[in-house]
Amino acid sequence: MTQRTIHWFRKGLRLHDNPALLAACENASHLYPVFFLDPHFVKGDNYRVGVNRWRFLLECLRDLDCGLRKLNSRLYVVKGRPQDMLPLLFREWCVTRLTFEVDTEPFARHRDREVEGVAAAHGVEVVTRVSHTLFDVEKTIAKNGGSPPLTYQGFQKLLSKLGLPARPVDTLCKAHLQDCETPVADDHEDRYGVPSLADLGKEETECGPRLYPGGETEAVERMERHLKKTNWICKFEKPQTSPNSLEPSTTVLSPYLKFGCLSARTFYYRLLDVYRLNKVHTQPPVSLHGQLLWREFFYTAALGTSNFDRMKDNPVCVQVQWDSNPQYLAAWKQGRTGYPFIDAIMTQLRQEGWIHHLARHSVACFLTRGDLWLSWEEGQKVFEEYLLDADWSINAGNWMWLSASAFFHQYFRVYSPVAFGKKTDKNGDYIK
DNA sequence: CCTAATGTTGACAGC
DNA sequence: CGCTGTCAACATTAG
Repeated sequence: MTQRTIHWFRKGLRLHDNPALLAACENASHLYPVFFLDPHFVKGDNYRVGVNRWRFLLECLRDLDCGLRKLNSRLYVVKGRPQDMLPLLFREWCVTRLTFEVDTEPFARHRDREVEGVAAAHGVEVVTRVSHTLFDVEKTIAKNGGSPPLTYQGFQKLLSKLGLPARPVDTLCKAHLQDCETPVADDHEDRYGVPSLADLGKEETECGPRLYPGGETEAVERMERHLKKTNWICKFEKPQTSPNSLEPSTTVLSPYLKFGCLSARTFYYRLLDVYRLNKVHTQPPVSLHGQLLWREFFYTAALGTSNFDRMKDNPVCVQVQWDSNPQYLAAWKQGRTGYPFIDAIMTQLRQEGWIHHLARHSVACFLTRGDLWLSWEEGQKVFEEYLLDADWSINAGNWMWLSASAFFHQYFRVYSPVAFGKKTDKNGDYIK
């Protein structure tokens, strides 16, 4: 028991199925769970995070802190870039090991390379584990000869060679920490407490209704609630769910999967249990397993494609002369297009932070190839700001899909901004 | 080199 | 209500 370990939470804001966190406890004399509030996200000029998203993240952190308290530990929330702050913590706590979950996004990869350099300079061992995705995305791409599949069928064929995802690991519990100290200072709350929205300079009053509280506790409860509906699980077909029902017609587990409050592997295996008991069930791409595979599909495509979040220098993206029209863009963003279905969706997005997948299709098609002929990159930024589940790879991938820039090319299949909504809401209740 | 088939979930008329 | 063909003809890939 000689290792003095920092476990760095980034995504993966959970105690269940968190292999890097378990690795942090192995042979550890001391464990310090840390989250950095990176000014890149707090103040970022070219990176907008809406207030609903901030609230969701802070709730995730509070829930994580709560879970750690039950294990006689606390979450250390540190303000500053990890590259700058880790050396101070390494010295203060005499750290010998740093653990964290693998993150495949370009921003994270660049940051983590710098952090590895910082750790090496301080003689700190770095231990990483894959648990955000079902598979090790780098290995998936390697298995396909170095480039990612660009069709879902191709992706499924590739996955069939990989077998099942790795099973989830044990939830962190007191047994993992029995010989490990989890120091908490008297002034912990002041120095390292989870901040409030006001602490971050955000206005609580700007938040919408709290329909989807953040955190692992809420994530697991939400999953369990849906898993009980075995018939619903087995018959689930995404295209048959409604984009404009008054209550969500799908699980709304996406915000929790994005932050890693819920492990994709845990959800995958819990679904598999239900499927095995019922024998007859829907299949990918439309099934719930299929939805997790879509997530994996876009994570894989994003890691294997340069400049995945823009048109320029993106090898999979069709080059289009999009218009530039700030008035149209503002009207779309603010729900003032004059098309009630489109405007209702954009209003729900800004107020509630979640809209149905097909509602995203509708407004994305409208903004790009369908009606306004504006760049999908503009839409991507708006979703990034407002969606609680805004997930870099999936957001970029779906915007290219809907604008017929990549993956999907039948640009003449256009969603009607009037007729499409009518199919599932004849009275216009959603709009009203 | 060419052709034909293929691609998660369009709208609409007509049967 | 559910199915089929048409609309017009994309990018990509298998053969």
